[in-house]
Amino acid sequence: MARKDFGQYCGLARALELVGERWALLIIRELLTHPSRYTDLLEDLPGIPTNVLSTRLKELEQVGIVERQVAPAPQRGVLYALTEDGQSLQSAVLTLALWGNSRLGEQQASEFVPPSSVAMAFRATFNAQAAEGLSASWEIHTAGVMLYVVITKGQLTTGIGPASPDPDLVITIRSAQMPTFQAVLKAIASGKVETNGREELLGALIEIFAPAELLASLGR
Amino acid sequence: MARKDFGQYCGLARALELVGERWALLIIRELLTHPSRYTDLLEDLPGIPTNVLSTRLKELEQVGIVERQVAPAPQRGVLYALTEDGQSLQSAVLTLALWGNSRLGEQQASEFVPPSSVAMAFRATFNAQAAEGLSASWEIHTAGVMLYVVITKGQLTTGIGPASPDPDLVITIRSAQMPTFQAVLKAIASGKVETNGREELLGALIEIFAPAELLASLGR
DNA sequence: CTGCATCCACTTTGATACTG
DNA sequence: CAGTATCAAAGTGGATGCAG
Repeated sequence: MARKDFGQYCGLARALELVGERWALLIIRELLTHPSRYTDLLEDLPGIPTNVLSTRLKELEQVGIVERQVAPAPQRGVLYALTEDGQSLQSAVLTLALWGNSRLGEQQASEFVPPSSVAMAFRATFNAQAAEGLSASWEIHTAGVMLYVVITKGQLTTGIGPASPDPDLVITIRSAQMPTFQAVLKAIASGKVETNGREELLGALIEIFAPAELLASLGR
Repeated sequence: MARKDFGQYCGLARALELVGERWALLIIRELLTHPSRYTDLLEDLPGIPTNVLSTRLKELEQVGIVERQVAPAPQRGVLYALTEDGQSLQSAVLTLALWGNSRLGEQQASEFVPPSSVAMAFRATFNAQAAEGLSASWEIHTAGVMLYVVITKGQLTTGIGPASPDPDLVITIRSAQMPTFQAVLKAIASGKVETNGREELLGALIEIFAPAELLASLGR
């Protein structure tokens, strides 16, 4: 373990010692959007070796970032989730992702869009002012995954999975591949979606989440 | 290089591919506070192997984060500096450092405080409101290093090195080891410093940079 | 002196196979 | 489902050498 240490009394160095290893922050991104079991993480992070996942989870658990939970009745098995300390990494993850977004370039054929990155984008672009006082919930179905966006009195929660309780509006986007966040908003803005529920809530998503550039590119 | 790729079209993954390798963000932290030559970096990042530094600098240069410059007349040699893209990593570095600060714990005897982390702390805690319209400059001398803090019409620039032009106030803190940012502010607040210049600017530093908790711990 | 390149021991990672 | 075991390949750390 001494090899990992930088020997610096510095927040950045300490952060890198704790979550700077390969795959660590991607695991944390997954857990920020949904508690996962071991095999979920293997699926969501294709390419991660099983032993590395196993090692990272142990390390992250040891330093109090990740928690093992025994899953409740219906599922059973082990669930990994973030502790409060782990959750507090969210702003750092969002800031790094924001920088990385500007250097994404064109999507390669070999690259897939992680659903959790779309959920994170909802958090990053949330316009709290536009949502002030609002309570509403959406469920977005696309490429075989489900994403929930719930706003309760202006507070956002979003992640992978079904909305609970029942969402006010279900939005279905037909797509074989997972679309990017931008593509999702574009589909919504251009009406290329199927809806089920309170359709008047469709436009609200755009108002609340579309960044200025995107609005411009949509001609609004 | 294919090994480094995560195969994800995601800002976080891309960021980690570009600056996620060992030592990379620490190099960037150094360059955020002062352009450096190769040997400066070796000194400022004790423990980094020469070949790793060399490799990182090449990689970071190749992806447009770092620039090689031929140093001007007096010094000669090669200077490494951040490009604009590199500078834009600052918010990510600050956010990560902020999280890491909360997990620093007690300083170990084997740990040193990197001067650049103190400069970064000045940026992180800068209270723009308190500095609105102000123009003033400080130079802090301690443990053999010099730190400048310059505010021009409310805009902060800070880093390692002398202030130019001449600072309004020079503050000397006697200390063998580099003190932490908190220790610097504490020394200033408690008057355990020597000054040279416009002494009335001493208190302003506290008003502008002390975070609320620190003010509380100082009994203000 | 600066700015690396080279060499070697060691560690981490990736890929695959296998087990309770 | 939730990991271990194994092994090759790549990366890292430490020391040294060397040209400009």
